[in-house]
Parts: sequence; structure tokens; C-alpha cells
Amino acid sequence: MNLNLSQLRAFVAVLDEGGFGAAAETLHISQSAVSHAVAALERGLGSAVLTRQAPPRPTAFGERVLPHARAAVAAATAIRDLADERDGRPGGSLRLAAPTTVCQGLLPGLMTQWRADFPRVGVTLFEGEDEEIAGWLGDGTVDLAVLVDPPPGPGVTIARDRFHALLPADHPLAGEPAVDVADLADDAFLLSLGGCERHIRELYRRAGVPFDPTHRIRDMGTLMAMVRAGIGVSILPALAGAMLVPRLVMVPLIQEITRRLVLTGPPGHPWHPAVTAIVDAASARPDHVPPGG
Amino acid sequence: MNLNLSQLRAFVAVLDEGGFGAAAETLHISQSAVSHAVAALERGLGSAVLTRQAPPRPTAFGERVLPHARAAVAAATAIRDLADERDGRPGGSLRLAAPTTVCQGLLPGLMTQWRADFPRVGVTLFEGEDEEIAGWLGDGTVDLAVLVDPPPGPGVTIARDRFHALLPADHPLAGEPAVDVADLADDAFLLSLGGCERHIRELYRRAGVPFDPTHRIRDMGTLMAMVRAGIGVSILPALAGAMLVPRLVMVPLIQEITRRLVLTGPPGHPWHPAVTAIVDAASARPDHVPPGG
DNA sequence: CGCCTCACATGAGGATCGCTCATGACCGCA
DNA sequence: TGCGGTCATGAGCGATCCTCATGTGAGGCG
Repeated sequence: MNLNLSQLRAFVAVLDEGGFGAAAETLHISQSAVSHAVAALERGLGSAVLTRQAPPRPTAFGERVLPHARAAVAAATAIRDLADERDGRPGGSLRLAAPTTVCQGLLPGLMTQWRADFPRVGVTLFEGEDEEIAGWLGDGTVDLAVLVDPPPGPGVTIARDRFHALLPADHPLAGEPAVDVADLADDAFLLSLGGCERHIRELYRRAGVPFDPTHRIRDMGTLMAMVRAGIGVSILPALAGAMLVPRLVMVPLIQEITRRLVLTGPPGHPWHPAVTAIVDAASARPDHVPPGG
Repeated sequence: MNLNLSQLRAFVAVLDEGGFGAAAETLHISQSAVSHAVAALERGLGSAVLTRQAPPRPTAFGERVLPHARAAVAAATAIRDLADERDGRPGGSLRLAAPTTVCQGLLPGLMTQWRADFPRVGVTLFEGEDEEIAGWLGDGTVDLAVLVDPPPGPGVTIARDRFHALLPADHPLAGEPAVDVADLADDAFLLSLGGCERHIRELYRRAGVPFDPTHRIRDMGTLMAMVRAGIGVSILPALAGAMLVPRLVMVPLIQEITRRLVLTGPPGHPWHPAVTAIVDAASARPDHVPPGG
């Protein structure tokens, strides 16, 4: 009747993998073992933690247990990986969360670097939106994250990412060395959702221009397609340039606003040894990516 | 060879209780079981985590493992206690850290209140100094703490504690309704260590008087004895009044400075359910203790 | 309506684990 | 050298946990 790490691991894995069978695979045990483990957990706790539909969801009670379960599992994993360090090089496998633009613009280079520096560390990438990512980091869903303008704390600034106007290549301003936010008022404005609103609002405030986006678009591909089609213009961080399709240009804004991208581990929790190593290594280096456009 | 919660529990308990035998007692298992558990942990991890002298200390490696072990154990305990909630009332046993003055001035009342409100929750009190306490909260040594003027975050302000002059009863200023910090310059100043220096320094800054303490004293009893003996005067928060011995008085200062006492759980970690309940209950109440002197 | 399939539960059996008891080894101390 | 305190070790046994095989229940389809 006593709580057990493998029970917690099973519980977490079922939710993360979306089923008992899938959990069994990633845990390298049989489906039956997972079922037994979750059943034992529920017997031990006295109530169900999972609804048994496809895909399994946590019960209200399971929802409350989950963050603690994640914390326990993460701690155990960290200890295991701490022990697996060889010749000072950390090992283990990390889950990393980052916003879309960072995933596309910054991480390819970074992760290549890490693979070279920390060959025994595996990194699984989770793409998300800013607040979502902070939540994942807090509740143990991920071990490592790139946060946008986080409150001061541990972690290392890996880039300062300046905002640019996104214009069709045949736009009158497309050839300028820099444009004023106020000059964008002639076109419809396409606001990209997902965390940059705050900065864009600030840009308009500084420019003294009322902010009145015509469309709000979540998907970056859609946004670019619409700008290319001449429907309007947008403002994006420089890193989004990595996703640029032909016949689109990014022009620096006169109103110089940047977002700070910070690589950090879970606040409060002890960090996974590999996370500490990676963040320390990033601190020792200069910013990897010049915020060019 | 697989990591195990009872192994981690044993490891943590040996350090906390100062020995294998003592750990065995608190865990309600045999000394042999503790020895086996730690041995298995070390076999599993591939290196020693404890030095086997009296009292056992963590090895360098053990030092790195310890915070993760605490996190795992705390998480498991929280889950257990989450399950033990009956009719909405939380249960379990909490470790609470607080500074000396709070322990003596504020907690007796608070803990009585809690005993009534949360009869199934046990609280063990750890007295410490301000930074020490913040450290304990961060690394999982305690579940709940009273912090002094912490950075903004979750938690509830349970008191605003105003600073007072501590004078012998026969001091010329002892009868005044309030005194100016500048007027204390005639006497030797006895600085009490342990976290209030910052505030006292600020008081002197505001009064425009140079700060030049004659003695620095750690123990509150010693301080009071010395003030009573006429060796000098001091400045203490109102809560220290709970420790006042006869022939001493506390007089409010004209320079009104207070310290904010905040009851909170570990930053970042998910909180123990009973901690959440206690902090929530405290938020719902007005400040318990008027900062009287 | 019956059958199939997918997904999870259940039961039996066997290896492993983790505990206790008894005892051994080591250290500081007189 | 002997003694008490502290931790380690080994044997033995019950509990646990995993796997294999099979049961059950929901949903899709002819």
C-alpha cells in the first residue's frame, strides 16, 4: 500500500504518452505492468487518478497529484543522471520547451552545439507558447526552457531579439534601412498571437500611434502567406526571419524594442545536472546569435 | 539496482536525524533496514553518498544528490497527504521554519489557531535566521516558512512588525510615547544579529544619524540582559516584545519602519496541500497580530 | 445484430526486493 | 584490553512487482 516511484512514473507516462500501452513502451515494461502500477497507486491513495477513456485524462484528484508526481519523478531522474555523469560530463535526457520562433531560429544551432559539448545528453523539444512554457517549467513537465522576458532569476540570456516589420518585398518601405511603426498605419495590421502582443503594443505606444490590428493570426505560416498576398503587414521578432518565405522582407523598426530570450531551469526546484551544465556553458559563451534581421 | 523512494527517505533521514539508528526510529524500521537501504542506494548510484563517521555527513556526491532526494521525498509525502485529506480537511505533518522573534511572538497564537482549524495537520517548528530559512524552503528542508520582507511572490503577509527602541525601564526616554533614533546616540548601541541589521541601518539613514553599533550580539537573552544592565540600548521589532523581561521597555520609534512577515511555501515547487490550505486560510483572515509594542 | 478490434483489467506464477533477526566489524574511550 | 556505541553483513522469509495469458467492455462496420 506504499507509494512508489514506478507507480508515479507509470501515472505520469500514461498521461504524457496518451495511453497505457504507449506508456508501457516508453517505460520498457509490459502494458500489464503499467496497469498494475496505476491500479496499485489508486489503491494506495484510495481514489482514482485516471479516467479510463481514450485518451486517459487525470481525474480531479489526479490533477492535484500530478505536479507532485512529476516533481518526484523528475527528482529521481535527476539523481539517476547525476550518478551517470562520467568524467565530469553530464548525461541523461532533457525535455526542453521553447516558443515557435526560438525553435526555428535559435535552437537548431544551439542544439547542435550542445550535442557536441554534451554528447551524453539527449534533448527532446516541446514547442509551446510563452505562458504555457513557463507553466511546464514550473510543474515539471519540462526540465529546461527558453523564456521570453522572464522576471529576474537564474538562467542565462541567450539572445536579445529585436522586432522588425514584416513586409511584402514589393512594399514601398521594403527597401528602407529602417521604418517607423507610424508608417505602417497605411496598411492593415496582422497581429501574430502567441506572446508578442505585449511588445507590439509597447512599440505602438512608443510610436504614439493607436494600436488597432485588423486580423489576429495564430499560425506563422498563415501570417506570412497573408502578408505576401498583400493583405497587410506585421511585426515580428528577428528570429522569425528563419521562417521567412520568398518575396517577404523584414525591416528593422526605428522604435528599438527587443525581447530577451532566457535559457533556464525550473524555478525553485533543484535543476537537473545536465541543465546546470548547459546553462553554465551558455553563460560562459557570448550571445550565440546576433539579433540580425 | 533501481532508485527507490525508501532509499531516498533513508538517506535523507540519516542526515536529518544524525545517524542510522536515529533515522531508523523516525522511519519506524530497523537500523539494519536503513543500512541496507543506503547501501542499495549507493550500489545503484555507483558511489557513496554518506561518510560513515558520527555523525554521518554527505559526501561531495551526496551533497549534490541531497536536494533532489529531498524534493522526491517531499513530493511523495505531499501525495500521501493529499490522499489523506478527509472531508476537505488537509492532513499530514509539516515542517515550519521561522525566525526567533516570530517563533516567540507570533507562532504560539498562529499554531493554536491552526490546531483548531486543521486538526489533522501536525507542525514541527524549526527556528533559524532569515537567509537560512529561505534556503531551507528552497531545498525542501521545510514545507512552510515565515520570511522577512521576501521578494514579491505567493504567500500571505501575516504581520507588519514595527521597530521599537529597547530601553531599560529607568532610561530617561522610557516614559516617552515615541523616541527619535537620533536620541539614542547618547547611549551605546547593541546591535542584534540575525536579520534585522538591514532595517536598523535604514532607520539610522532616515534619521540622518551615523550608524556605529558598539556591540554585536547574537543571542536575544544576552542582548536583553545587557540592556537591562545599562550597558546600552537597542532596536528590535515589536514581536521581540514577547521575550521582554522585567525592567525593560519598548518604545515606538518616530522613524516608522516595519518588516513584513510573510507566510509561504516553497517557491517553484508545488506546495504541500496542507500548506496551501494554511496559507489560504491566513489570506482570508485579517492580519492576526496588530504590530503593537 | 453479431463480429472484430483496440485498449485496459485481471489472475497466476515466479523472480526479486526489502525487511527483520542475529551477529560481526570498527572506533573511541577508560 | 575490554566495553559501549554505531554501522555492516548474511540468512531467511514474506511482500512486491513483473510477465504471460486471458478476460472484459466500448466503439466501428458490414
